[in-house]
Amino acid sequence: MIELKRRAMATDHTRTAILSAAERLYAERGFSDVTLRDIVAEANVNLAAVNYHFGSKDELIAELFVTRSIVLNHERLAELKAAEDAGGGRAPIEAVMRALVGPTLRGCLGPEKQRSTAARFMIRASIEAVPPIRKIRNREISHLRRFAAAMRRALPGCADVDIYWGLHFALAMAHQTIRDSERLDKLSEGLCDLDDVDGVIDRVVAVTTLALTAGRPKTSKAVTSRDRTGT
Amino acid sequence: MIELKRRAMATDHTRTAILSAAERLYAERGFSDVTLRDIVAEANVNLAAVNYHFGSKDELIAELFVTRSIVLNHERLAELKAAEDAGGGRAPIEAVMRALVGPTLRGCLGPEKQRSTAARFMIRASIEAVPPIRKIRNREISHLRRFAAAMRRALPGCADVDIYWGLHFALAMAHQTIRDSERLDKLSEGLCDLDDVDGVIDRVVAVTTLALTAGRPKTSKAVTSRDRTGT
DNA sequence: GTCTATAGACTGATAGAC
DNA sequence: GTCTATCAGTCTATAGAC
Repeated sequence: MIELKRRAMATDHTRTAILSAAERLYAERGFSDVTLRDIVAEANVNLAAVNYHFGSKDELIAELFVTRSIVLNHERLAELKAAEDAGGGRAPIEAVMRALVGPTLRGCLGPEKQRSTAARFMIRASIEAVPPIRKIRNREISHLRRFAAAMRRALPGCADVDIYWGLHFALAMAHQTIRDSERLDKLSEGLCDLDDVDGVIDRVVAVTTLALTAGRPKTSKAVTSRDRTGT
Repeated sequence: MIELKRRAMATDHTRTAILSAAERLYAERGFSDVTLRDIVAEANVNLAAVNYHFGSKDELIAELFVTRSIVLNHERLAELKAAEDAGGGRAPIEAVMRALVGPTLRGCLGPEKQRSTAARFMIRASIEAVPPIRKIRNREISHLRRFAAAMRRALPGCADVDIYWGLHFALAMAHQTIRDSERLDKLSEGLCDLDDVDGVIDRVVAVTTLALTAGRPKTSKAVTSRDRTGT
């Protein structure tokens, strides 16, 4: 299979043409609005070529998403490693969270005109959450565990359950900001500046850090502010 | 149109049969896996009846979603009003946020077997985010403004921009918890108890409140902890 | 008004010639 | 590896029965 792939790489215009045409169209118009016929027209290849090279429409989408996810995960881990190396194996919690949400937000926020096709595609993937993409997302647990471990190193006294909730909430804020940036912009009438990417990252990092460290000196117990006042 | 609807209500088995069959199937198997033919088979009606009563598949989905959204919004506002009445027109910020995220989380979390069809449908709507549903979501701005106003009353000194970000983040945490409950469960190996609905609500409310009130007495300036340390 | 039967245009997938 | 032709399945639209 490998030698087959290597041989194909040199001459296989078709495969790459399909990939780039598909990513461009999906990024622009979404998964549900783009048919295989649209893609092959854009790529100037035959309809049957898609099924020959990828097996199905879903597998084409999956390949696109996997490729972009790998790049994203590498960026995250590189930023995490840099932060931990700078701190002698332990990074401050702010830096860990920044490595988690920074690459995603930097890629997908900011002035619309400046966004790459890849970024637009990932935004679509986040919004539409088509079945093949959901399946892949569910396999990223091991990647997230690396961040949970780094968070544990940054906050030695923090209970595991709070680590996981913090990680979950950080991703929630980052993703929802990408997904619903338009709504937030309308709701706040432009007051929330979504083009100020660093500002947004700072906010997400600040809220998460606050939630993880509130009410304790620096390495005490976990957040226990679940006073359960209401119903 | 109203009198038309009233007269139809008495005898219109078909319409309601379609609605309930559609909601059940969508809740179980998702939007992309359920065809109109599946729905009319389940409802024991003719295929064309869907187009007669709803115009299109998208409008059927829209009607289902609008109906459930109205119920949800009523619950939220009722809870908000109760809290503000109890406090003489101003509710504490915790109660406001609880009214915002509580109804959604109570409906969509908890032991799987106990979830209503309506709740499962709303979870699907949150996960798949099909076009007709996205359109409706974008129209809920005015509803959210009521909560922004209540938050402003609860935190008179808080800057508007922080109010909006807090509202946005609260919804982000609530929705992502519903959407990705499975992943969080796997990641934490069951440590994060997603069946403890009140516990989850408390967490979301606590984090949001913390973010909105951190580092100031009670009615001082806004959160200004955007120190922007990193890149 | 309500519903049925039917036809149309479109989709993703595939067999088989080249 | 590529292409044509065709498949079964989808949503939509409409003529006409009740």
